Amino acid sequence: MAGMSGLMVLDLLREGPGYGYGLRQRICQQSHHALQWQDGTLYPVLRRLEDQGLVTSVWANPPAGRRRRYYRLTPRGQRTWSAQRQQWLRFSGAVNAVLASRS
Amino acid sequence: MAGMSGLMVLDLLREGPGYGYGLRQRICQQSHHALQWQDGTLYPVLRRLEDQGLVTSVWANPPAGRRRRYYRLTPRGQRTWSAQRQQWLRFSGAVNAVLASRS
DNA sequence: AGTGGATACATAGTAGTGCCATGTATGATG
DNA sequence: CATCATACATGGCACTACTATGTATCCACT
Repeated sequence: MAGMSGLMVLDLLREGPGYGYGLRQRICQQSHHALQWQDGTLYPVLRRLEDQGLVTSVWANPPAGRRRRYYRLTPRGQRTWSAQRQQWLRFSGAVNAVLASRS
Repeated sequence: MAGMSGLMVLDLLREGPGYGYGLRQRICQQSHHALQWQDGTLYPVLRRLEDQGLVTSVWANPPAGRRRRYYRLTPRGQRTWSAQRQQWLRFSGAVNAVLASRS
């Protein structure tokens, strides 16, 4: 059941490349502020995903503005996303089934 | 987001006292075999819950049959169950909201 | 010019959880 | 009497979430 942060990050990256700070904000927004990660929370996750070959990253050096490290989903990340998503749906469904057994 | 096993055990114990082996089977059944814990998985959970004062346990020495350790919910366990349940609903809802943002 | 706040990335360390392997013992069934 | 299901227990590993901490840059305002 582990790796929820990873799954959500993979999911966000399906839309296209993204960088740490932005991903964190999008998760906060899309969860309607139910998930409020600290600043430092996300980077270990991204590091882990890259170590596992699920994402790749490149530095972006824009002419103006802060430099950012953009992460992109790999084909393997795609497959992992699909598997973990299904796993999450099954797991959360199972938990809800247990909880629902007692109204 | 941690403590899912604990929450489910607390939930089962709301119906009344229960013992390890039986709880494990009920979780397996009520989750429609999606959650299949190993034999040894549950006892550390029960131990932890007891350390935290959420359950109490007594040995049952029946005239016939195996002896069992029955666990019972404490008032504090009640409150914790309520809080963790709500937390789970919020969390799983938030995750689903994030995942649903990309169909 | 300078102060503060938001942006942006990074690492180290800790505590907690889930899970497996392993061990022990008893009751039931054939 | 052998085998299987029942039943409890412990130790340990691996992994994850989270926090604290650090560094640096950009922007807005005064």
